[in-house]
Amino acid sequence: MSQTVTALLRLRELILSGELPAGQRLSELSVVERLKVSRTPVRAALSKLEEEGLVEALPFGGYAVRAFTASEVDEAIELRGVLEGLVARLAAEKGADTTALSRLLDEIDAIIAAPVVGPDGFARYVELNEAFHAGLVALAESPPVAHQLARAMALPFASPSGFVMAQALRPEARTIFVVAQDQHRSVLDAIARREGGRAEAIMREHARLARRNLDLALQDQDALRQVRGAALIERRTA
Amino acid sequence: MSQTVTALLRLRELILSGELPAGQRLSELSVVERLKVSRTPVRAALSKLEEEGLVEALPFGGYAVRAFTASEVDEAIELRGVLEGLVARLAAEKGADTTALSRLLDEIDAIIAAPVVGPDGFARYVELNEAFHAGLVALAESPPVAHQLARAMALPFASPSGFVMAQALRPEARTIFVVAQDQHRSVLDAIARREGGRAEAIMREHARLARRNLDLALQDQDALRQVRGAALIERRTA
DNA sequence: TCGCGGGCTACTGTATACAGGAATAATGCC
DNA sequence: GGCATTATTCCTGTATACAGTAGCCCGCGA
Repeated sequence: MSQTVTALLRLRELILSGELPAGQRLSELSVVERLKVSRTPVRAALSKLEEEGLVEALPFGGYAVRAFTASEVDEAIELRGVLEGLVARLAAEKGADTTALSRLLDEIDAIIAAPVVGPDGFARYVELNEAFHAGLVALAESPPVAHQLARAMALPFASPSGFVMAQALRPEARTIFVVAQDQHRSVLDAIARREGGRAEAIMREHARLARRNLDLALQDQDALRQVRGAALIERRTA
Repeated sequence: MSQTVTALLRLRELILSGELPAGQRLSELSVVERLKVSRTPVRAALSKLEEEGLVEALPFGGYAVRAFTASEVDEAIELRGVLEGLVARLAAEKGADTTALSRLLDEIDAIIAAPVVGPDGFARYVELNEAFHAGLVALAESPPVAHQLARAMALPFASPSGFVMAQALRPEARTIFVVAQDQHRSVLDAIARREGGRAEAIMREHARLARRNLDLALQDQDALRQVRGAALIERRTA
C-alpha cells in the first residue's frame, strides 16, 4: 500500500479516535515526525482530509483538526437524508429492481429477531445496513449523485451507521432497529411501485433516526463514547 | 499567486474551453511541459480537479479529462436543485432576514426591464444571479450544507448560471428571465413567511429551468457554444 | 516599563533526484 | 510469419534540498 494511503488512514484514525483533539494544530512536519513518512505523502493526506472536512486549512499555512457543533452534526445528517431521498426518488423513477436488496433485508430481520442482539449482532447489523444504503445508491445509477453522497458521508457521524453504536447500551435499541428496518422495507416498496415522492420522504425520515440517536448520545456519556468521531463534537460549554 | 493555484486555474480553463478534449489523457509530465511548472504543483492541481470531477483518475496512474453524458448533466442539475431546496428550507425554518436579497432582486428587475438585454446585461445578470444564489446559502447559515453545495456547483454546467448564456440567442430568453425572477421573489416570500416546504419546492423547480435550457442547447449548436464546459458533454453519437 | 527593531525560527511552496513498476516496442525463436 | 520474451521507456510515488516568508523572541533604547 502506498505511503499516501497509509498516512491518510492513520491520520484519519488518530483524529476520529480523539488522539488528536479538535483544534489541534497539524503542521506538516509534526505529522511527518509522528507518522515517519516524508512530507510529500503527508501533504497529500492532509489535503484529502481537508476535502473530507475532518481538518481545516489555517489562514497562514498548516491545518487544524476541525470541531463540529451539535447543529453542524445535525445539518450533516439532514443533508445526508436529503441526498439519500434523492437517490431513492431516482431509483423509483427508474423503476429499479429491488429484489437483491430485499434479500439483504431478510438477513437484517434475522439479526433483529434474535432474543438478544450482542456485539457481533451490532457489528453485522452495521455491515448489512451499510450494504443496504450502498445498494440504494447503486439502484439510482447516477454517478454525480453517488459521488456527492459519498462526500456527504465522509463525516463519520453523518454515515448511516454513525450512531447505531450509541444505541447499544440503551433499552430502546430494539425499537429503533424495528423502526429502521420497517423504513428499509417501505422504501423498497415505494421504489418498486415507482412512488418517487414517497421513497424520498421515507429516506429523509430514516436519516432523522440518526438525529434522534445523536440527541440521546449527547445526553449520555457512555453512549457518546461508542460513537466514532464523537471527540470532534463540541460539548456545550455551559 | 502560488504555482499550484495558477496551475489549477489554467488547467481548468484548458479543460472547460475544450482545448483539452474529453477523454484526453493527462500525464503529470505532459502537463508540466505545457504549463511550465514543476510536478509538485501539477500533482496538487490534478488532485483538486479530480475532486471537482472534471478529471478522473486512471486505473494505472495518470488522469483523463472526464466526459459527461446528457443524463449526468441532468442529474447534476437536479442535485443542485435538491441542495438549493434544502438551503431555502433551512433559511425558512430559521426565519432568515430577506431584505438584503430583495434589494438584489430589484437590480435584476432593472436589467430585465430594459427593452433589449445586451451582452452587458447578460453578464450583469449572471453576476447578480450568482450573488443571489450565494446569498441564499448565507441565509441558511449551515457550513456543511454550504460546503456540499459548493462542491455540487463545481461542475460548470451545474452552476445556477451555467446555461444562462445558452438563452442569449433565443427569442424566449426574456420569458425565462421573467419566470426565473418570479421564482426568486417567490422563494424569498416563502422564506420570510417561514414556509419551508414551499421554499424548497420553488428552488427545486427553479433549478429545472437550467435543465430546460440544457435541452434547448443540446438541439442548437450555436447555443451550445455559449455554454462553458459544453465540450465535455458527450454528443449523442447517433 | 514599554515600545521598537533585528535576527531567528518554524513552516510552507517548489523543484528535482531517485526508484520501482507497467506498458510498449523490439527481437529472437519456433 | 506468429508468438513469446526481453529490453526500453515512460510515468508515478517518494524523499529531500532549497528558498522565501510570517511570526516571535530577545535585546536595546527611551
